Amino acid sequence: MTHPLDPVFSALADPTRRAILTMLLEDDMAVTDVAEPFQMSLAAISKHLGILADAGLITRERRGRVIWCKLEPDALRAASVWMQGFGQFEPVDLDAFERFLETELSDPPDAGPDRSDQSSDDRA
Amino acid sequence: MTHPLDPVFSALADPTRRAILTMLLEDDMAVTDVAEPFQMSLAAISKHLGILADAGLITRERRGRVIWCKLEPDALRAASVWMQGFGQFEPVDLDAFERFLETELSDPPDAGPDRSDQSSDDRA
DNA sequence: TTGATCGTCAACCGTTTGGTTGAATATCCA
DNA sequence: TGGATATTCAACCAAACGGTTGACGATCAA
Repeated sequence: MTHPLDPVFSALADPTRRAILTMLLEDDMAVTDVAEPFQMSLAAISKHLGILADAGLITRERRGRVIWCKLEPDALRAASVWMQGFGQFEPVDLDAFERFLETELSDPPDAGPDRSDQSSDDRA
Repeated sequence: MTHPLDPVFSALADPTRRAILTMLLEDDMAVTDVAEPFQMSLAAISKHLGILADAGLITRERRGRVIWCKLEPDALRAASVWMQGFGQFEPVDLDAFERFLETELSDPPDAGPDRSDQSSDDRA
């Protein structure tokens, strides 16, 4: 892992971690709340968050008992810039954008948050 | 590896593979020529090329004894667009984003990249 | 202080990854 | 035909990955 881009792409390669980033896009979240929609242990989510943090994609800040996770888009932008180097494609392409949405919804049953209803959830 | 973006980011996570993509950005290359600058076996490079091909990032075409590797930027674009979603922080409204998602899903999109314009070869 | 909650750590486990080597296949050339 | 070149295949290996469980340190609330 010599190149600084390695841990970023490596972190993005996991659908759980991408789902977490998507959730954090909406708002900062506590670790427990991040873990809630997933069918895996809190420890597993904690590891995923560690990987995301090591890649610089998120930061974590303790406030009392709770650790808040915050998206850090700068690392993402660095990777994005690398890919733009290959781009004969423009940054904001609506067609590609809808393809993105389409693929996001085709998430497998237990690999991502079920965004249809998230009751019993109160943050902040 | 259920999500179509998984193999793409996974392929990009390796510096050798990113280097190969960069080389192919310049021109199509034979497998042996791809392998030449690396300090690993030809078989290892062949595996890397297989991974890149499975991710849709390159295609390979046999011409005589030689297999030519060609960059396919469309898969890269899909990943790039996913990341662009995070770059758009300010103007992006998550609710509108999800509404957009719903409407786009009810409208079957024409199924993605199919650019098979193979010009006749020249180099031998 | 006691007890519940939040999150990580440590050890473990099966699978995947990234490399090796040697044999196999396919094609060109003489 | 036979030999050289181009590439993959198969078996193997150590290391990393993604998950589990149980114990642990912190913090809040009573």
